[in-house]
Amino acid sequence: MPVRDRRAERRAATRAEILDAAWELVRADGLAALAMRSLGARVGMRAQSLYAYFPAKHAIYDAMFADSTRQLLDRLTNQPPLDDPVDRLRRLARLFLGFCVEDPVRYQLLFQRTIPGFEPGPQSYALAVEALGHGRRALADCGIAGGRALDTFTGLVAGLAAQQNANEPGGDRWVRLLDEVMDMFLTRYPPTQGRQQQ
Amino acid sequence: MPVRDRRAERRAATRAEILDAAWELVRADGLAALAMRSLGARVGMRAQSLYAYFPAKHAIYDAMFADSTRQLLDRLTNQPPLDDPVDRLRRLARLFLGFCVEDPVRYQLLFQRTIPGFEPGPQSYALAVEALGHGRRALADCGIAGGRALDTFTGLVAGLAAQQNANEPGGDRWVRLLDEVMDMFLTRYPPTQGRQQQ
DNA sequence: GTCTATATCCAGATAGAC
DNA sequence: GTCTATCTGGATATAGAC
Repeated sequence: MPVRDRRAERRAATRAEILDAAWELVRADGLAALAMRSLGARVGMRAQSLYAYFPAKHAIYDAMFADSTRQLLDRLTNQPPLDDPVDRLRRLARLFLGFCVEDPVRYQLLFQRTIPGFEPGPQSYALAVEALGHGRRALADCGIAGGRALDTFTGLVAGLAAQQNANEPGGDRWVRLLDEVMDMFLTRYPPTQGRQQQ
Repeated sequence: MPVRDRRAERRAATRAEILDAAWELVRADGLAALAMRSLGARVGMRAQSLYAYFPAKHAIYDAMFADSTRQLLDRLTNQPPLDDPVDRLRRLARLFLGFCVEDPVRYQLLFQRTIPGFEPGPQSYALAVEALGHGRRALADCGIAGGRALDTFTGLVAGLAAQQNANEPGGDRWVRLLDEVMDMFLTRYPPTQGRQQQ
């Protein structure tokens, strides 16, 4: 039997094409405005034919959620090594904030629960937990321990993202405050490892 | 002619009743899940009859938005006087954060733009601008000037609200970090008026 | 296997009778 | 003011062509 499954390949390609089209629609009209009819139209299908690829509309959201989390994890993982843990922490914060603000709709899907009835599936959720682990480890590498420090760190960084996306999507009015906010954080939670240790 | 317009009074009462019912529904099922049919049913009407009181569903959202902003303004205004401006700033932050987390759905309506096609009307928006003015004045009273300080302040406080509502609605995991975050802020932007001046 | 055609059900919204 | 009737359109399921 043949090694390649051409049928499965074509199917996967079509699925990917549908997801791409979904992202385009959602960026243009808003996350909640995704409609099976227009999605089908964009890939040259009737709405009903989409159900051959996704069992329901929520399954499309779920696939988009998983895609996004994988993008974030890839970005967190594929970084050149950096010796100083405080530099790594600052880079992580910049990376995460950049990821959040470069696509407000993706941010809404990942971090705000605004689609009625949509909850990411367990495997999607596991990816999100893994992303949070990167933050925990980056703090631990700096010698900053404790859940309180982690909550404060996530609160500050995600807070800038929330303000930026809510009040000036696409801009940098809050993004450019990041260095200063990180200074505040590191003054309050002084690292015991790395360059800025006291 | 009579001084009281009983017709207008009854109409206003019905409008208020509809809005109350809308809040109940929205708190139970989510902001985006508000449906004219169920809203009508809850006040003993058919969905179509609601259009005698609100020209469209968005008009209901808009009235809810205006209601919420008025609640916030009332709360900001009706505070006992406090001599120290830094105390006033801290109280303002506590007040605002409490307002945001005590009703996550109201928070979503006011501060996240997640309903496709909904924008608050100009008079609703003006109320929101007025609320921001309270923050600006509270900072100015402390001798903390500049838009950068205001953006940082709002970013920090609203950031805690965003994290709290997104990750643990109804809880206090991020709310209880407020004092600490305010300490960070006041260390970075030292007040020149009031108790904590340096 | 994947498409088209069709049907059901639930939205928001409008027209017009009373 | 509230109703009935009706329109448009979206999600979803199924039957059947090929």
